[in-house]
Amino acid sequence: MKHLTTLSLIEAVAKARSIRKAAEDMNITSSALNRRIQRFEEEFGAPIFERLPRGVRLNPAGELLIQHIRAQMADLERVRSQVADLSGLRRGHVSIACSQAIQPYFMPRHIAAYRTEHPGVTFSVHVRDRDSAEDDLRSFQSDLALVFEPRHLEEFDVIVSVEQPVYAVMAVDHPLAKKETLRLRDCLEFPHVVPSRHIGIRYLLDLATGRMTKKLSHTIEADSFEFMRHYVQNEKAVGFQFPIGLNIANDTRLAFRPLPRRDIAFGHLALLQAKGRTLSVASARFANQLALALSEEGLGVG
Amino acid sequence: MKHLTTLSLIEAVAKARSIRKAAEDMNITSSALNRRIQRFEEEFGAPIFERLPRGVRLNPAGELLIQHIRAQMADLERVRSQVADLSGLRRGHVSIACSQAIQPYFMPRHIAAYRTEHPGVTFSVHVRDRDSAEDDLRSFQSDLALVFEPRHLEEFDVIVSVEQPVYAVMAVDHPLAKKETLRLRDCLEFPHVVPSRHIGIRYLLDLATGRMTKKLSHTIEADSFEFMRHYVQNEKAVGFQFPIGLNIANDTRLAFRPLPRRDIAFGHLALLQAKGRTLSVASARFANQLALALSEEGLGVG
DNA sequence: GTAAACTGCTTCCGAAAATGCAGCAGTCGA
DNA sequence: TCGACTGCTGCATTTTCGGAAGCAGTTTAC
Repeated sequence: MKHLTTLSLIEAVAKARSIRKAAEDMNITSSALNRRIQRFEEEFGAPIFERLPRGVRLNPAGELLIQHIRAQMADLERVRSQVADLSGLRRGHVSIACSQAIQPYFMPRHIAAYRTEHPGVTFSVHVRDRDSAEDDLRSFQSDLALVFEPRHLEEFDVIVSVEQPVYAVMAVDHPLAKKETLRLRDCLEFPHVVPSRHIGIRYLLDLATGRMTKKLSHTIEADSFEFMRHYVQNEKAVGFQFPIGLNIANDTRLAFRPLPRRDIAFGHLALLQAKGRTLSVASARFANQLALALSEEGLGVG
Repeated sequence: MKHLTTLSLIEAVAKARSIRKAAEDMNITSSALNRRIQRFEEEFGAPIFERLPRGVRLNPAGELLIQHIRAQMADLERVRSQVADLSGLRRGHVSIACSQAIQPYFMPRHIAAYRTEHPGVTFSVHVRDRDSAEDDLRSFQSDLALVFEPRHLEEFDVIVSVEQPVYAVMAVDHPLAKKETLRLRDCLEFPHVVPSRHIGIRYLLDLATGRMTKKLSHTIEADSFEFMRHYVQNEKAVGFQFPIGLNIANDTRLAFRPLPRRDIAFGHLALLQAKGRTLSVASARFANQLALALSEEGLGVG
């Protein structure tokens, strides 16, 4: 929108940390961009960028402003979505950040389901660890976040929150697969695939093993559950994952065993949005659908 | 600010309900204003005004938009106030809507106290009944509202809420002034000054007398407590007011007696702000001061 | 050490956009 | 029917904005 050009230019400069680079990105000359910023700072009453030898950087006033700019843009999008909604046509865009576990089965299924009802709605899905997902919400890059073990719950509005046990994952012919119920220490007897730091399930593993004599062996560390799923079919190793990230009912090559709560805490899966923000119609509806599905699946098998 | 001109023009048109009138108010020609609006509607993707024979009116999309516009402007003000704050100088503006009872003693005292510490801060005080005070908050015309018996508490953030008993107010030589404790029905035996509808205390009186055989006599109805205070000195009548609106300690011409809770409910005095909004530094600080004072004075004698 | 490669910023000039003026068609009330 | 109001539209003018080129300063590379 026209009246937001200066604001989006400022955002581009903040991101590029350079007026010239941002000018290229936005397809104008650096001189024009430079003057726009000077004009804005003048009528704003204070500089918003620090001028450094190698470029520019937001000063504290700029940090405050950029937050306002992002909020303003996101809110205008919300208004447009509501207007489109009341004129009958259901269109819009939903941007969601989610943990890795959500992305193979849960998210595709629900996006597809939603789109059969509202084909005009587009989606962007960002796989993020819990920290970057929260950053996405704060900067309005994502409307929603569905993450395990969020860190700063108080900074966001929690739409819904459910618990899931940690499952041990192994090949069907793995020795442990013979046992009906597994303990965490059983798993640690075998080689195991440990998720990287920043991944929610790793946090739970560290907590659980912190008070055990038997420790995690970090021989195989991976930031991809995809990798883990395939690895345990090659070596006789054990992996860990939440049921929502597994295809328990249909997977014939892998065995799955829930670990008891007294061994390792259940994972908290929360659907979040930026605090106090009004979501666009499409995002709000999709959030509802997810919330419903989550509270039904609950602890379930996924 | 430059990038908000179109938006404030739209707001002016919405308020004036006429493009030509708004153009005069904003010191441009109607043709220029007309084209600005057409251009905006085009890039917005939908008309925001209904064209009527006698002018224009916001359509539903426009209603959504104008709310966004007002929120943006208020939020930009907040940013500027925070920026001014971090550059050291404490300036800013506080706009507050309050019930009539607040305005003679409580509000002047606290504004004066605040301004001795922050002389750069300016104030605007709007005396409003509870409904219009809420409208003011919704349309961002006031940052804060301090009102008795607010109607739609759930639409706002309640910063603090205290209770106050209703006092009977009469001349010192009034027969009832001889009694140490008064009941509501005692007061109704005498002529009494009834506040107009829309005034919080009237709502409590109606509630209280609803279940009594003795009813209110509407011979003297006034929307001004100032009037009431003076009237009860002329005729031997009784008035009603909350202690916060009285100068109990120093007033030698009037007698004051609290009415018991079982006769008439205590008044709820609430300090409100628009839901989810971040107040400017000055407003937030002033709200803190009020909240502190209110929770200390509490039920007190004012 | 010096040259190249960056940076933000400024000047000049032409193009684009916004404005004001005058006038159009339509509606309403006296 | 007439005047007063409404929103809207060409046209000429003014204002603003953007692009090209160049300046001064700092960092990096050889």
